[in-house]
Amino acid sequence: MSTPNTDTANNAAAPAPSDFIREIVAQHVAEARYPQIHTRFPPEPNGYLHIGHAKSICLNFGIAREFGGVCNLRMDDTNPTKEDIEYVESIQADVSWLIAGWADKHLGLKAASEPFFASDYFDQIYEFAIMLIKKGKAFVCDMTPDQTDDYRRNAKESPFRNRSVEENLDLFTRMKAGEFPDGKCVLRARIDVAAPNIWLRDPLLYRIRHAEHHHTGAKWCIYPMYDFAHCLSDYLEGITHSICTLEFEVHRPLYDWILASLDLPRTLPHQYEFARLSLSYTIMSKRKLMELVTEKLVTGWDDPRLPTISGIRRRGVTPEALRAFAYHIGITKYNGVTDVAVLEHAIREDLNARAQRRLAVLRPIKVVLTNYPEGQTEQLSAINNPQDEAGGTRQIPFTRELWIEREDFAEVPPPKFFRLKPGGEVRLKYAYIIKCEEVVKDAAGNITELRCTADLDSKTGGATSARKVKGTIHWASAAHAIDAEVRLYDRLFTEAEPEKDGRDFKTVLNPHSLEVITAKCEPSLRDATPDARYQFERLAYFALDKDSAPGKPIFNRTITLKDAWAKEAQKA
RNA sequence: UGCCCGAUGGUGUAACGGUAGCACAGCAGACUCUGAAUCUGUUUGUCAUGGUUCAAAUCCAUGUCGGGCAACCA
Repeated sequence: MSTPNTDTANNAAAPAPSDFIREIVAQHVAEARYPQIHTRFPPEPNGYLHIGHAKSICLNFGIAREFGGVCNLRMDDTNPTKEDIEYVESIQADVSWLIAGWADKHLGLKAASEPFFASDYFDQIYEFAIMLIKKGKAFVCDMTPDQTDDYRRNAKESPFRNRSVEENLDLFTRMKAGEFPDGKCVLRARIDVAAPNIWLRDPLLYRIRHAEHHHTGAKWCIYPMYDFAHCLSDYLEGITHSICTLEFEVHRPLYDWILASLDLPRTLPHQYEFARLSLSYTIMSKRKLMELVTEKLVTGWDDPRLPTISGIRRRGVTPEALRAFAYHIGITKYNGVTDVAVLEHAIREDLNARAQRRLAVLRPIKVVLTNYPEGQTEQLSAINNPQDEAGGTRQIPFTRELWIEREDFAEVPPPKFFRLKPGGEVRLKYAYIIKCEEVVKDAAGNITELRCTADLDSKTGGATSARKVKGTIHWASAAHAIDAEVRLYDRLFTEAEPEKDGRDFKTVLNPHSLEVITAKCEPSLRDATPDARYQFERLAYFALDKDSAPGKPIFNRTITLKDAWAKEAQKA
């Protein structure tokens, strides 16, 4: 079984998530309001998806999955100047990675592996605009952006508001034909310039943009605004529940007005809003993430320190862990900051169940067992995963000269130090109990080697193997260990709220967010695979990085193990 | 300033007029050939003031605080 039973997001027996939106949907299902529940996930392809999008994906696809519905993946691509095909492709990859084996049966696509595009509806949206004009509900306005702004602020009618239908039709047609330069005029809804809600004060529907579009090419020089395109795209796709974040709450009356004004024959979609995700020690704005990427403060959109889905994936987090996280944080209308510890817990819980245990020494110090025969190699049996009885065992070579972790030895041990110290004993995992007899130093006083003796009967399974020693440490045979590059990642920011009180997030970047070292690993790690997850015992979880080459493994530290000793040591 | 939304332990969330619960974090202990995992115990909470009611976290009013919107972005 590769699916751990701790995966609440994946476990059919686990209680289904419940929140105010799902309650509404359940109510609609109970009263059979719609033939089928239909949601959508509509990212704009102007950047990479991040963990906040993951929350939305889990919500929208989760609802489709739980209520036997469909969730469309739709590119909300109405602004050609900011969007790019690179983002379309990354979004597709991230979504399919996150929902694979979970909700992929509920993914609505235009065609095989083809997502929906709002830009595919430009013809229809244009026709809807014509309809609005004919109903006297839209007009072409020639005011400048500044004027428009001023008039809307002061609830004044545009001087062009009462143009005739014929004139509006003519002007709008010529806008489409490319007769006007960018900014010359716009199409506006004719609603109520004095409405308390700004979005009802004759909002813009179309603007002129002589720009190549990544999906429609040079076909258009006018593009619909979000508010006009989004509700109509939802309608055209038969969406029933259009779920978005809180900042669109004030747009809802406009969403409803447009659909109602068109006298559309089919059932109309409705918009529901929830709070976007904020995570401590993290920034979530696409614009700011892009800043980190373009200024090379990180290595790319998939830098494992970033909260992007691709970064999280590269770091070694599984989709199950991300879904479990989304399940645990819930859905509300309250704008809070989720403790990143909740994410970390979800990751550890998932990895604990699935990771292969391995012995690797990150910061080595040499140990020589003076009473162990030179040239002898023993193969010792080690358990692959104590959480999984079917995980089996492997062999690890043991010899007279070993590497142990520098942190596992203290010449002057602090209180409650259970590890190796002069004259003290410690167990080498799966091997012998050893005793430190001598500390060898170089001229500068640095420790270069520990000379120890082994209790040769204390091997796991041996005569004195039941002897109790307080500490057990990991190790690697010096003659057999393989070198591996290990990338130790830490939080990107030193402050829980990087932008608190308007501070520039780049002033609180963690200078130690990445440390690259060479580790001494047990030889089986030579055969590490990209899909596997590893726990270097007593240290952390790791996954193979895509930069690895045959014979040159590179491991990313996904997350450390909890470390009670680090806390204890800090108290001193 | 106008309009909209929100407020439950440190953090996130549940309780749908009837015993304030869960998770994470914290603390203490047990166990341990991973100071992990697991197990046990435990600290901490309904923004304020009125009102309705036998009974209010829940309904109403006012206030306070927080967030959002006021782009030819989404």
